[in-house]
Amino acid sequence: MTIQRRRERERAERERLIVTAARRLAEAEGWESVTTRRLAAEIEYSQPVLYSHFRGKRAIMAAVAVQGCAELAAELRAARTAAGSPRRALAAVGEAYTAFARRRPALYDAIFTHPVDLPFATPEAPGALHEAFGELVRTVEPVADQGDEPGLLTETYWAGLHGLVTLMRGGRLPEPAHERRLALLTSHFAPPDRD
Amino acid sequence: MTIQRRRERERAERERLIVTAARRLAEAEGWESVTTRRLAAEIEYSQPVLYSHFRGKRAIMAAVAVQGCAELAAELRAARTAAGSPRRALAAVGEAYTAFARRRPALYDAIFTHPVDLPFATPEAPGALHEAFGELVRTVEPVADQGDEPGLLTETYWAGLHGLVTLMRGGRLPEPAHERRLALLTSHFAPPDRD
DNA sequence: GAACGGATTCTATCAGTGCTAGAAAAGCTG
DNA sequence: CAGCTTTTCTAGCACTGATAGAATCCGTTC
Repeated sequence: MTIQRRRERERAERERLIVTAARRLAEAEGWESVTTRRLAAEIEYSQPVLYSHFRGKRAIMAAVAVQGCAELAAELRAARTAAGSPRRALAAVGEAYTAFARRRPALYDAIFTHPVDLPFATPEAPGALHEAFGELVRTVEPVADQGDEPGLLTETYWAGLHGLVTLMRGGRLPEPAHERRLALLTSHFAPPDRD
Repeated sequence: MTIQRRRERERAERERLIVTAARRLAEAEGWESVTTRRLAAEIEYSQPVLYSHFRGKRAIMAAVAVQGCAELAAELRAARTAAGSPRRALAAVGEAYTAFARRRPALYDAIFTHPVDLPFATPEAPGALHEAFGELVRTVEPVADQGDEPGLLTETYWAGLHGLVTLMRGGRLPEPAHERRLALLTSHFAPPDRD
């Protein structure tokens, strides 16, 4: 029995190793450099070992995505709770969101752009996803107009953030004006405080 | 001399053939099915011929993107000019944009999401790109507040549309509520007409 | 009409990808 | 120590984008 336990522990340990290595490689050189061979070399096992842990490369990316999403949620929460007013919270969360995307592009892509087999807008979605979206909802809800559904409004604001980030990263929007575009987006979802 | 001409004409003809085939294949089966071999078979030439026309696969995608962008521009223009008021024009263009993205996902991806070597926010960008963005500017400008820079505001609204479309296509947003999210986005950039 | 020469297009191949079958090794049990 | 199960590895598949060098075509000249 205790031997079984040890093996399970070692397996779990190695699985974490895989996810960590994948993430590090992706953040350092981009997902196109995360090949199964590279990854196997990195963890000092042979290639097929990966497939005894994950169904395929996408599943590994999904695991990294969930990990990253938890961090994103934490950063959003920190930004939201530190802000002094609903309107400022919206601005702060927008900043935090886009800053995360720019600081950790590979992580962001795994979560939000790469085709990855994760359930999203369903109850079966991983907790980290619910948490991150929940943070957005808690931020948007206070600035919602009467009659607006908070969930839908959140999705719409989120889409704005996501669009800004991805268009910028794809070279479709120039980086320098990012802050001003973000401010425009925020001010159209919550008029500025007057003080 | 006239022989030279004919050969150039044939070359140009074949280049169009390549772009057309790439586009058809992408629209029918997605870009992951557009391999150089498939494409070569489709045009009934050998693989290396592609490289005598384009530097690589990305360049082919870029050519398709430019073609698609011209169509998008035309559809946006039609939507804008048919609308009765600035506010309605914004809604109509938003509809047209997202409808295009959903109807021609492969085309949309080539233009706006795939990493493709096209200059974007610079004067050297292809005319079709300027045209499409120009349509957006002409739509957003009339609903801009005093003091807002139309270009930046357009980019921000555009980001909203792009975010809605890409999150939906990636399975991150449920499709059914699309119209309502789009309406929310539009109404936050231009308050509804009262009539 | 036939041989030449230059451009064009092909075959064959490279290095790399995700993934897997079956051989080899390792480790627990009697 | 022998036998068996589980784990891990080697080797390979079918594919990718891209390219070098041989073969072919085609207009020109003798």
